[in-house]
Amino acid sequence: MTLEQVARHAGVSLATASRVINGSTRQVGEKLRERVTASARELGYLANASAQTLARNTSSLVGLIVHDISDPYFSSIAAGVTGCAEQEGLIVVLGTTGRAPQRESDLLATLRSHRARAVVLAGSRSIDEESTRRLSAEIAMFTRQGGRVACVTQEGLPADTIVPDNHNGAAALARHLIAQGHHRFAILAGPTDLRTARDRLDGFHAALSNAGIELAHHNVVHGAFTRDGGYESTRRLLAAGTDATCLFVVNDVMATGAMAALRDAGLRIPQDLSVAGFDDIPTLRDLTPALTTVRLPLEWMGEEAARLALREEHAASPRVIPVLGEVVQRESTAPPSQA
Amino acid sequence: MTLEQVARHAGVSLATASRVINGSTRQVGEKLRERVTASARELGYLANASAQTLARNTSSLVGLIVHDISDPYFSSIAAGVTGCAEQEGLIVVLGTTGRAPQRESDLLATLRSHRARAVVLAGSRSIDEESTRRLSAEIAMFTRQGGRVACVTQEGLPADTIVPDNHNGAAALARHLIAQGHHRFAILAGPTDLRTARDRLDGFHAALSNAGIELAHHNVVHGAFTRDGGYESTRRLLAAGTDATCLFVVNDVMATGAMAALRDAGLRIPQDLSVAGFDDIPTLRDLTPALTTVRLPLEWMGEEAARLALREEHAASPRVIPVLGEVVQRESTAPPSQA
DNA sequence: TACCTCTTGGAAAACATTTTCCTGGACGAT
DNA sequence: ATCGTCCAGGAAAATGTTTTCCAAGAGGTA
Repeated sequence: MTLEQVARHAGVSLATASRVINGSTRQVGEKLRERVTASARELGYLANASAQTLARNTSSLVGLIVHDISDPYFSSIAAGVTGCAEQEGLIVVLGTTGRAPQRESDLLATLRSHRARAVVLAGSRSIDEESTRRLSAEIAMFTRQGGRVACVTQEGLPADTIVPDNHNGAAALARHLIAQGHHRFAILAGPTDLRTARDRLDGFHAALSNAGIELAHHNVVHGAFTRDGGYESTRRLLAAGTDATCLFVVNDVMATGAMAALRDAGLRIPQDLSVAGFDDIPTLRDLTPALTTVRLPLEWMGEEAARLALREEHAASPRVIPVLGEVVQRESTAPPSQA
Repeated sequence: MTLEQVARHAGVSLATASRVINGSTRQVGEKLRERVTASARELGYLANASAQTLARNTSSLVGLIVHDISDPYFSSIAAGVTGCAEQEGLIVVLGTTGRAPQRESDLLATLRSHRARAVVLAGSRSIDEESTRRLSAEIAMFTRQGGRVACVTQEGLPADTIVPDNHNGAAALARHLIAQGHHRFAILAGPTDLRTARDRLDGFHAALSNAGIELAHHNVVHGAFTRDGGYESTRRLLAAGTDATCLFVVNDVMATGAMAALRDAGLRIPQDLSVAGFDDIPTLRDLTPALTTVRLPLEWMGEEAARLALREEHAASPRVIPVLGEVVQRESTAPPSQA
């Protein structure tokens, strides 16, 4: 089972066997090469990955860090990352943070201790200074050790990043909805300390201001970035009473919860209230009514992040790949009824 | 950065440093222990995981093999597995097969070469003899090498298994639907060579027979085990014409596609046709109408499989943990209209 | 033929740990 | 006091590769 046994069985040295099995820069003569491969097959040799990692000081592991793998947003990205990694013959290790900022740097340290070749950090980052600093430091150590890091959505870290244009996407959506005839809006704005949520809120808000539309304070509700957060935020919005004809929810997962809450409250979508989301997660197209949203190419973003970390040459300074969102009009938004 | 440097810095031997950092069976005196921990912290020491794996001949990796991580069925199970693994301080490596039976044994070999401590095989197994034999052999080598294997759904392999009672679950669903007044059924039966799909079909069929209900051959349609497979199967069913008042789809992901196809064809659910699925994936509750199904505790199944592979003592012979499915009545099924 | 270069093979160092085995001292019992 | 037992600490072997360095032979050129 060890390479030494293979070498002995083939009657060659350990060095030669090693060169044959993984093909180094050095050549090995035809005869010996065949003897070695034959012996390896015959003995059912399987290389010891940890020994290789130790000797080479780099492994075939690629890290993927997400908040919650059962969230369709992250599982779409994960599908992209695994697809790309497996093409390269690498294996992906999946870390989940449960949205604890601390976990992110801890996982990165673990991956460093495993000599992971690269890591993809997905998931929107908290605005918290302290955890960002820790994370940046950890990324620096990871790259110094030879690893590569790519982020999805986490602008501002010392690594290549895929950045959806949240601000302009939300603004475009706002303009679309205004063109549809809406001028009284409510917003489920997600957590206050999440960069992504804030950018989408700001973009939407800016477009409204541009069109001369004021947004009443009580029409902006903050809450968790999850389905249940969306449900609960909606209940609060309705309890406070709202005059809006259109509800913008800063991500689709929350919007799904919002729709459930509206349905439970007996409101019809879009007749009583239009609803729009952001992301275009795959499960969306099966909701009724189908949700108007801003499409992000999630799986592609995962792939691209992995490609960035694996294939591309290491750039001197962090690159930023912007991704545009495209407004997708579906049945959940319609011109406001002439009440 | 190496343990030797830490040892030198603390003025102790390598052995002592090792014993302090990871706590072996041996004791280390108070004074030395403190010197070592202080040095480690001061130097920012991080253990080299591959060296540890090599020396210990076991790693902190847990494998998880699924067909497609963006499928909610698998991502729910994955959430359970990662949850349990991370509790134990282990990290999970995610392998996706894309439903190629060959990939499954290849991934298992890779995990063996990494000295993974355990692996969870999720995903229904093909009926194919050859690939099952290969997989069994690979599992045997994995366990012989000290690793543990647990399966979800893959009965018949030499490993502990979580087995949903597909047969009786489907039968219970059939009885429920019959009690609701249906007696003309159609079935989207999934792939012919998938054990899970076949068991559910058989169970449903058996309950119908028991009730004296015949199932016309043209009312059973086979197709891919995916959303699009469900969509396409439904189109074929409708194209052929059906007199059924109730459609049973062997899994929820397919059922989601089926509902879309029915909607596109202008059929109302449940007025024109009742629809029922199987699994109870989380996205289901947001469909309209919400889908009647057989609930499986997916996340729990993942957790339990991981627990089986990590915590339990190794049993002499493979254990089988049966999981009962519970019929969940929602709005997608109703008594047939008196046409 | 002598010298130089190039190629192929092997011996051994290097990688960073864990663990076995040995040594010396402390302590308790006879 | 002597022996035996236990315990903390260290030296070194062991884990399975890769890779550097050396040697020997082949082939080409002066």
